[in-house]
Amino acid sequence: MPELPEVETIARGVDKRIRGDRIVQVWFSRHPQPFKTPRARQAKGLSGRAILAVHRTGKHIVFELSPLTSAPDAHEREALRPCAQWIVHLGMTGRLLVATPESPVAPHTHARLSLESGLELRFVDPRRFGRLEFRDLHRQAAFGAPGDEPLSIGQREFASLFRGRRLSIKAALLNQTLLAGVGNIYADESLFNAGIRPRRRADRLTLIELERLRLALREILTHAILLGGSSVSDYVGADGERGFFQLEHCVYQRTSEPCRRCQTPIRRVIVAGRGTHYCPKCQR
DNA sequence: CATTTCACCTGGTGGC
DNA sequence: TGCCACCAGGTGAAAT
Repeated sequence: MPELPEVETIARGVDKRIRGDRIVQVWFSRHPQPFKTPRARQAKGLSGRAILAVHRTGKHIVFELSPLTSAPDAHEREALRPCAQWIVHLGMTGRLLVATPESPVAPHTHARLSLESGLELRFVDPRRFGRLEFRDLHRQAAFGAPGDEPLSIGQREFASLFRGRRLSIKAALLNQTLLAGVGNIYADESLFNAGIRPRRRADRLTLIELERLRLALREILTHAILLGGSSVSDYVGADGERGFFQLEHCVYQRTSEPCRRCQTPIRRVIVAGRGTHYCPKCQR
């Protein structure tokens, strides 16, 4: 399941390969679910625009797009101000691939963007939990994740996110309107790292515990980005390469295996409706 | 309003 | 070997 490090890895890979390229033709599947913006308006909006940059916000990949009539030269495109955005959320099983047009089209391909360079950007998503959205910045506000970025939030703001919240700390970490980008893997891993049980009420954590959690989150996410994310189930980057952070998981999907710190078997419970892994000895 | 539950999906798994 | 019930989980809507 792509979370912040996986989405960051993919956004960087896509940016590197197609920044400055131009969308010349768009094909979409007939399934309605992935299209947050109606298919026809989305296809019309994308066609003819240059891709100025690709970056991540929370778990979303944002394509900054040029105006429809723009400089023909790739150098001049860099200087253009974005006039539209294409926003991709990968859901559970979504993938963005940069391919050549003749390479076989995977099952469950929902979008194919033909580029001026001859390359093709594809969105593949078997479960169809992913979403594609188009924004015309003359008519709509630029995309902004509602929650704060866990990599840049400071000590005070982090602590204030959880004040007066009676839900579990795990549920709070998964809430994208508080923090943007944390999913099941990194919630479990950061709580282990900070020595906090997932079921603890968010508003009962001490300031010291909250700060341990913020630093654990920052460290784990940064390290995971460095390793190209966690390849569990079928996640791969834009070039089809796997990440390596799954090898460093301490609790996630390690049920009954010995804790890396104290050898106690890792426990699995359901918290906030999600499979949740923790060490009963290291986490209080 | 805050919080919890559920539906949406398909591929992989495990039981028989 | 083959079939099938079951489960994973990000998100948003519905329920509490």
